Amino acid sequence: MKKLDQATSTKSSIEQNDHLYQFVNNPRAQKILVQNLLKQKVVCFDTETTSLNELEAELVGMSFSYKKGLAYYIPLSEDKGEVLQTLEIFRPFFEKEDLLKVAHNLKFDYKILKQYGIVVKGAMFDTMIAHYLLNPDGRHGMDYLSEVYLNYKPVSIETIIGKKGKNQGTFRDADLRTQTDYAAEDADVTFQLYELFAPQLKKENLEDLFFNIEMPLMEVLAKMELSGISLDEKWLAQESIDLENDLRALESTIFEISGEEFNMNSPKQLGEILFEKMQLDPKAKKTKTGQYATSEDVLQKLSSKHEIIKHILEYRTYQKLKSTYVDALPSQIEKTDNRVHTNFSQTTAATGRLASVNPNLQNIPIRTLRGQQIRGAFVSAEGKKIISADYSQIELRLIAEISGEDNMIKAFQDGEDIHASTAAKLFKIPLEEVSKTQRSQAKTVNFGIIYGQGAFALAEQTGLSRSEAKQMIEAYFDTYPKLKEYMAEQVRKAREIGYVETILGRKRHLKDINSGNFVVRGHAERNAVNAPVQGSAADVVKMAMIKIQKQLEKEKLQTRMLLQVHDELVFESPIDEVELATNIIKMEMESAIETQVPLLVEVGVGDNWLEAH
DNA sequence: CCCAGCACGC
DNA sequence: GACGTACGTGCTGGGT
Repeated sequence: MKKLDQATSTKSSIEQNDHLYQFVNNPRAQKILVQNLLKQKVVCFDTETTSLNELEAELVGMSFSYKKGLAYYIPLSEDKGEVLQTLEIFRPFFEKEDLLKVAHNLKFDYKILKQYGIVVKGAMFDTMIAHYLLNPDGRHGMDYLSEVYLNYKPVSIETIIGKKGKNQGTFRDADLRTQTDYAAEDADVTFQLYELFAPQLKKENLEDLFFNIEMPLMEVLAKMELSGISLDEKWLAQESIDLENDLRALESTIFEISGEEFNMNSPKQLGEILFEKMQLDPKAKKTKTGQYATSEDVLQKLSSKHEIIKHILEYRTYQKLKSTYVDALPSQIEKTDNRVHTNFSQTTAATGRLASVNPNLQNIPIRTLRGQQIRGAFVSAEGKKIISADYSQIELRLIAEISGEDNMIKAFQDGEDIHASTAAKLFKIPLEEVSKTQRSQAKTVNFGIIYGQGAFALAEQTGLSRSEAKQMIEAYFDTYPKLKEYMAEQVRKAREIGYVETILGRKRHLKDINSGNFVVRGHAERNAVNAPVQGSAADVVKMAMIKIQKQLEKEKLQTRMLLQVHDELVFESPIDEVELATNIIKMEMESAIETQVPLLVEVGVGDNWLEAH
C-alpha cells in the first residue's frame, strides 16, 4: 500500500529537490551566518527539541532559511552552558526589530527560546496562523500545507525518531546529517509557505488582523502558558476520595434497584438495563449506531417514571467530575513550578475563538454546586489574589451593535436587564410585571437567536408547544426587526461572496451555503449568522488581552494574565497591586473597541477562582 | 488505535 | 418521516 502511494505520488521529496542544507557548528562560522541573517528582511527559523512539552523540552538545534532551497542548521550541545553561549551569538537576530522572523507554530519556538533567556522581539510571522486566517476551517500542519501548497512531501518526524509510543526516541538521537536535513527542510518549507501566504493575506485584507491582533496575541498567550496556575492539591486528593465513596454508594443503590450488577460507565449496558430489563420507555430513542440513547436530556424526561434515574444522573455527574477534573488535573502539574500549564490553540476554532488543551482549562465546572468546588481548587500563590473579569452578555451586545437593532441597543444603553427587557417587549407588559418564567423564556430565545435556533428546539427547551414556540419567535422578530434583517443579510452575503466576516474582518468561508441538501445548507446558514457574532466577541477579547498585557508591562506590574475563557480573563496579582490591576483590566476590556452599545465588565477578586468569579 | 456516546464550558 | 442551536476538549467503553 505504501509502495503504491509512493509509486503513484507526483509529489517531490528531499531526494528529488534541489537544495543546499548545511550545518554550521563552529562559533566563527555561526557569527558569519548571523551577520548574513541580519542583512535580510525576512528570515525563517525553526527549533528542534527533545519534547513537544515546552517546559520539559531541551533545545537540540536551530535552523534558518531566507531563500528557497537554502537552509542552515545549528546543532546545539547537550551541555546547557554551551547552548547558552551559542544562543548569545544568535541573540541579535532574534531581537532585531525590523527583521521579519518567520516560523511555523511560532508560539512553540518563542516559549522554548524564552526559557533559554531569549525573548523574540519585533516583526513576526507565523505561517500556521496565516493559513488559519486564510482558511479557518482547514488543517494547518506544516507537512499537510507543504503537500497541498508546495506539492512537496517533507520528511516525516516519525522516520527519524520512530512511531509514537514508549519506544519513540528524541531528535537528539539522530545523527548530524539526519538532523540537518530534517531541520533545514522545515525552515526551507516554512519559508516557501511564507512567500505564498504573505501576499494572500494582503490580498484578502487580513494583514491588519494578522499583524495587529494574532501575532501580538501569540506573545501574550506564550506568556500566559508559561505562567501556569496553582492548584490546591490537598483538597483535590480529599475530594477524589469523597467522590469515590459517593460513587460506590450510588452504584450499590443502582444495582440494588435494577437487581443486577453492570458497568455504570457503559452507556450500552445502562441502556439495556433501563429499556430492555426495566422497560422504562417502550418508545426509547436509539442512537445512530442502534444503541439506546441515555444522554442527560433523555434520562431527564424519564426521571418521573422511576427513582433510579436521579441516582444515575448523579452518578454520571460525579464520575465526570472525578475522571476529568479531580483526578486528571493534579496529574498534569509540572514538577518545575508545581503549576498546571494549559496550551491555548490559536488555530483550532473556525470562528476565531481560542481552544485550551492539555489540560483544557476552558471547561472547568461552574453550574453545579459540587462542580463549583473544583473552581475553588484553582488558587493564587502566597501573597497574591486571583482576579476574574468577564464581559456581561458580550455576544448579545455585539449582535445588537452589528445589526443596529435600536430597541436592543437602547435597552443596553439604559442598563436594563436584557432578558427581562426582552420579555417585557415580547409579552407587551411593563418591565416590573415580567415573571421569572417569562424572563427565562426570553433568555432562551435571546440565546437561541445567536445560534439560529428553530421552533422545535425552542419548544424542547422551554416546554412550550411547537406552535407557541413559533409564535414566540415571530414576536421576537417583531420586537427586534433589524435583528431579523441582519440575519437574512448574513445569509445573503454568504451566498453571494462565499464568506461572512467579523468586526475586525476575520472571515469564515461557507462552501455549503448553496448546497441542495437542506440539512447541510441549514448548517451553513446558521454558521453565517453565528460566526460573525461569536467571532466578533473573540476579536474584542483578543484586543483586550493585548492592551492589558501591554499596560501591565508598561507599568512594570507583577500581575500575570493566566487564563482566557472566551468572555472571561483570569489573573494572578500581588495583593498590593490588585486595585491598580483591577482598574487597568476593567478599563481596557470595556474600551477594547468603540461601540454605541456599552461593553460591561464585571470584576471579582478572591483567594481562588471560585471566590473571584 | 480509533470511534461513539456522553458531559463539561462559553 | 426526518431534521431539529454555535464553538470547543476529554473521559470511558468497545471493537479493531
